[in-house]
Amino acid sequence: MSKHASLPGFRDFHPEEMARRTQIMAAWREVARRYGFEEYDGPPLESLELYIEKSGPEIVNQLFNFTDKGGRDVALRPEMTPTLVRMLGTRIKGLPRPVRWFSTPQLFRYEKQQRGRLREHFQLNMDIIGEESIVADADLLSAALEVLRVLGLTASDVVARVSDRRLLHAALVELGVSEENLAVAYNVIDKVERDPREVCLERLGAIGLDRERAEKALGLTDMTLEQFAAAHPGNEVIAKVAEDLRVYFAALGSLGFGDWVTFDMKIVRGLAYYTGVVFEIFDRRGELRAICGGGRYDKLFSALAGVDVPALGFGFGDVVLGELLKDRGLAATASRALDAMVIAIDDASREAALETVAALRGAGLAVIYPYRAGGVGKAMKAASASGARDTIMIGPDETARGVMKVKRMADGSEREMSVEEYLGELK
RNA sequence: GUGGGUGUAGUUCAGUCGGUUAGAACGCUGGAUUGUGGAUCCAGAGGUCGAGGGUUCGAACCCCUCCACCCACCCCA
Repeated sequence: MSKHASLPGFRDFHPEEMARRTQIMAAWREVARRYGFEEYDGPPLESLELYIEKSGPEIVNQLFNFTDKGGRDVALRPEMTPTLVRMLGTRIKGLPRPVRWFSTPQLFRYEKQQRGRLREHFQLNMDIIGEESIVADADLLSAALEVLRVLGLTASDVVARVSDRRLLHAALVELGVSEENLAVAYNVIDKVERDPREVCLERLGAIGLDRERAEKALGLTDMTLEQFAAAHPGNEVIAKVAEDLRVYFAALGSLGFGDWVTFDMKIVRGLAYYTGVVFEIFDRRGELRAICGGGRYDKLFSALAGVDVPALGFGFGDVVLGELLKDRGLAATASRALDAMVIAIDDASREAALETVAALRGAGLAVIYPYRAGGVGKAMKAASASGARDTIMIGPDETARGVMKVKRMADGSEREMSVEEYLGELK
């Protein structure tokens, strides 16, 4: 045990954990590439003001912040969106739209840690800026789901629950909720699965909904899209959004994710700035926190950068996803893939063995060899433990004939061949 | 930040009523095996019993404080 443990909520990545991190990062990148997104990044340390401006002064409680030696109030970035808005805000006008950018930043938050929730994590951010079509919303969610599919998960493992802020807003307004009470109503709907029904009704009562209307509001949360639309005849906003969502779900079906998505009014998301589609992806067993969440935030650029462009995006963290992969036996464990271990049978063969190692490495193979002389049995044991595909033995007999003995560890078969023949066979 | 639970070897755990030198399995190292791995057998290393203080003739065990992790809140970028 080291004298210095890692800080709470911060991770050491031993090879096993690093393999999983690399696996996740590779899936993120592959999907971002296939979906035509460009990569960007910003500084991990930003001015505290950047986050206060977007989220309000309460956010400071959840930030890793301090005053630097120049007297500046700074914070480790807790999210990527403010950085994205800054970077794009001044340039969006000169770029062909829509802009599709992704990043995989390490983000920080000062919070008590729990499973799936640390003080540091990596997060895939994918954003589409300058596009108002609902099809973009569908494409974005399909990208998040594609990541899960690439990693071996299926529609029976995970589900994306989708709602739309405009629907909830319109329905609550129709029930008589005033603008200043909307946040409370959103919060009640968001927690309807966790809080007892009576508590929900009480909270709705506190913002002026009588029993009948409160019951009605809670009743919305279990409706399908069509039930919801049918329950609000004559409401033009709801009719329009419902039509949008039909297009949205149809697009997801065509993109191959029909079984992965479901309409669910209970999805609200905490952030105030969402203006349209919102979604969260969960494991179907409900054992973990949300895997990924996002939505449309059409007003954020105008509020923060003074540029009126629609935008949508999601954040997809590595922690919950890693837990899910482990639980389903899909997590990568191999931290390296060795092609061969080369064993010198005796001291006289050492030189030839090292030359062979150099030749193989030079040809691009991953090769190791025992540093200390010892019995062949011991070397073989080490080769087996190393996970190398082949063990290559070089002794007086082989050297005399200009060959090496190659043993395929998986089946134990042995063959003699030259370095050239070996390399040629692997092509 | 609030409340509850749990802390013993690298890992998973046992440890009786407070009683001598804290154990097991797996893993690791060495050997059986000086031209052939996985199995088996033998041996070995590895512990501030989370930390500090207290009670006691004596504490892994009881008490207090702190720390860490887990769970639920708060919050969720």
